[in-house]
Amino acid sequence: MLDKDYDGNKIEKKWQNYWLENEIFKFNPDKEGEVYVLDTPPPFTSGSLHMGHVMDFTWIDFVQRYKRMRGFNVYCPQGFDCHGLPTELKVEHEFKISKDDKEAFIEKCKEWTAYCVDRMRRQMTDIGYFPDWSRMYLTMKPEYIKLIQKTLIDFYHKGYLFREKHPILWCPKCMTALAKAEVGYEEKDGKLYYLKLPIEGEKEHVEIATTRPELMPSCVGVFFNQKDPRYEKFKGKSVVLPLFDRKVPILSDDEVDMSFGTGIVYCCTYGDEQDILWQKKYNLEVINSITEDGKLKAGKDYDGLPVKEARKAIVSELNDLGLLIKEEKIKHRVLLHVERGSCKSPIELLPMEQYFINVRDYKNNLIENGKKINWYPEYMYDRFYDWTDSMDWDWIISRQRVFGTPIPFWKCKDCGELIPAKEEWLPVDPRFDTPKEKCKCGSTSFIGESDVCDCWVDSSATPLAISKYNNDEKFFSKTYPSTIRPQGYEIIRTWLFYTLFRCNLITGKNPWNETLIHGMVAGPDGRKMSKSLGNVIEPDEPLSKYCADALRQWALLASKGEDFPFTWKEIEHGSRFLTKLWNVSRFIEMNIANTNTKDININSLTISDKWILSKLTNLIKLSRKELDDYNFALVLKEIRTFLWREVADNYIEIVKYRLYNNVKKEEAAFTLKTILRNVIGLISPYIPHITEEIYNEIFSDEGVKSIHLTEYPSFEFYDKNAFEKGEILKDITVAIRRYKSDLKMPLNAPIEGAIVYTEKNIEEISEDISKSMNITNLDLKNGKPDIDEKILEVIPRYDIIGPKFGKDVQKVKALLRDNISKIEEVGQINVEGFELNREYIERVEREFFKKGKKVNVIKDKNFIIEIL
RNA sequence: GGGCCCAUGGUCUAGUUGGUCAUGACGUCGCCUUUACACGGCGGAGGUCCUGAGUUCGAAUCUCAGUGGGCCCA
Repeated sequence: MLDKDYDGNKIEKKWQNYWLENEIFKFNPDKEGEVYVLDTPPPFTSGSLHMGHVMDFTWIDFVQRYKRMRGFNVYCPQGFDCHGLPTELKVEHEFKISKDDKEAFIEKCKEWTAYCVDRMRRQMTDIGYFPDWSRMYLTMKPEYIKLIQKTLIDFYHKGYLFREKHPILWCPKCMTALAKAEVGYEEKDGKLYYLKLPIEGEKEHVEIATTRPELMPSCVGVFFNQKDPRYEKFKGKSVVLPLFDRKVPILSDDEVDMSFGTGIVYCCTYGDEQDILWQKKYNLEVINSITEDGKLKAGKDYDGLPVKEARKAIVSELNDLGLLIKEEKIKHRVLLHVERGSCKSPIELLPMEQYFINVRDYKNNLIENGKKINWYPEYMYDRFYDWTDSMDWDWIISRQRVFGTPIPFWKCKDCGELIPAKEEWLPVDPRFDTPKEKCKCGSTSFIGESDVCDCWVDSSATPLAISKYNNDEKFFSKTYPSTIRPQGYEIIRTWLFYTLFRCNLITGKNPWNETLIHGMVAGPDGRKMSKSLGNVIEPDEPLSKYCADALRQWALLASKGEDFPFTWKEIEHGSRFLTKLWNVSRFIEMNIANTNTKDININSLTISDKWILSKLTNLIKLSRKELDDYNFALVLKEIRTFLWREVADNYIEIVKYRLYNNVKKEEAAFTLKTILRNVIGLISPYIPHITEEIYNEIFSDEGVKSIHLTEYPSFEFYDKNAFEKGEILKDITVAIRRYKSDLKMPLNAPIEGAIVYTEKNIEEISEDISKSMNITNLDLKNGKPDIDEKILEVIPRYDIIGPKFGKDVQKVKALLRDNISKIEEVGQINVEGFELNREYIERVEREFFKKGKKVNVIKDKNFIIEIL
């Protein structure tokens, strides 16, 4: 027997251990069934899960369990993204290990990462997420690094990967190159400086406006708009930079915004992306004056000054020379290092030699391939399209960090040749290893590449890694492409984009057939969950206060692609549902004990039995259909409503007298058992622990180890007559309850006598009504009671008369009301050329009188009840 | 400046192809301890479906414009 009280935490631990020990979710490639592969996000090894992860992995776990029950051979491996700046910072600052000792540093990073992986695995288990742990992958493992390096070398040989000096986005604080996806604009208060630049050989000045006067040593051109009549006179002349005493040409270009500042700007190495374009277009010099750690390198007294201080110093000196016209406070957008809660330092554009992968040439190709994927929800493709279409930079993959996938190249010390590793040498670490062959020039001295890969280079190969690309051909052909990529929309431009790009270049095929995108988790206040807003809730809190099955229901109530707030009331409600399910199960278990439910002929069931089973059939059909489109929330609500409102509140109340008094008890028991078995099956992917407990307690005779290995419910029985009569039965009982409530009577208070007037034959449900409503004498009569009625309104079936009568709808409505008694009597009449049919009536609102007084009458569209 | 999403009782939310007392949850008010459950049951109050215009017999739903919010990008 199930325990009297439901204790989520107690049963959940038990079943989690059971699933692990029995390897319930282990993938066997040789098993029958179409393979269903989930390419799941490898979280960064921060050491703890947040609510966003809970959303991620609950959705994934749902799909994983559901598809298995639908007969697929499910492959759901889970990995971890190990290389990241936070780990380096941790090891450097908390463990006090210097980056100079690279070997020791990397060792400690690995050790810390292993610890984090362990903790995160445990937290995933706590929420009931059960991938196939036997196939876990870590991006820091040699086999993963080997795969990454192999693809990079292939890219190099095919010409997709190159090393070049090129303007790049650089974070002076983290001292590393960044990809566009890692930076973003933020609105900041700043100053616009108006400066005078002397014209060569003249007494006149050019007046420019800039937010970055400290870049003056890098100035290589001065620009005005060629349509700007004010400055036509400067054409072909040059300015001489004050302080730095260098001649710079004055040029004109359409891109200059005439309304910004004075309408004249200067072009530096590099103030913004426009400067890069101009430098190329007009073949200007490249003069870098910013160091990698964000200091000035301009000669004179400014060397070594941080950018901000250099700005002050230069402005003050220009002021002394009388060349500062004014300073103006402005709001402008500053490019910052923003990826994953990074340092938020202003980034610099610096010319540097780095590794790139050509993206621009494949952009159209990518857009086309993106279209071939089934996007859930569909509009997420638009986000992908916008990002891809606006891509005008190549992907810079080198990062100046220590703990990462080494870039497998050396440079020959003598001839400068770039030497890629050979496939059979992999994995390599050029920081410690040397090439096993001489350079073409005969040299044996090399400089190993000390940079490592951007972490997206690691994670954009997950569909290849999980399908053992280049490692196990048979396994690969079986598991690539993945069936689905589930993820949040915030990483469409990174993880999704790079994976689609990379896997297509390597395999010529899309990495997945479908992608399922969820929104972001907001705090209880509806705002983005973030530490600075103080609205963060750690998953441990709802887990210990309630349980995993309650928390999972919350995550599965989110709509595809929509942001979703965390709210305690949802967890509370989910928890109450679990209690309800538990108590219903206990009730059923008690009442089917010692009752034969095996040899029941479905025809011997009562109307109410057939009614609830017909409803169950509808629910099963709806669930299968909607879940195939990943509409989790809709189905969860429907199942809850069915069990709670239809089964518990109505059906169980109606059959209690049969169970207690042995009236068609076996049929009732059979029906209850059928309902319970199917409901726990339907809902098991949502709340896997409680359903496993109930399954093993009540249905262990099926001989299957776990409900998650059973088939998704497919029970089918539908009886139209029973369905309609059951609805009337429900309506009558609800109506009588309302009547009792109105008169402030207890629900089980006896009613002396009642007459139900109806056109329908409801003889079969008479006993259900009288017994469940405690009516001593219940009469059924055909027709209408012998009392006066007043028609208040006739509500027509607009869906029928609308298309039929068009503009005459209101006229027909009036005719229906005026002729209602005749229509009810005859069924169909013709008035003023309009056909009036009983079928056109939705309901009639009436009031009843007896000897001029209102009487105790309950009215509904199918019946009238007179209480005696 | 561009793209996408959103706007529904006090709060949050459902509403596939337009069909007329607008779904549910939480809260609130009243009643009920009826042998699964008071972590329960029954019932009530509470809404200009952001604004305006249009299409239509009929609009929360479709179209246009506007207002306000969120995210992404420049």
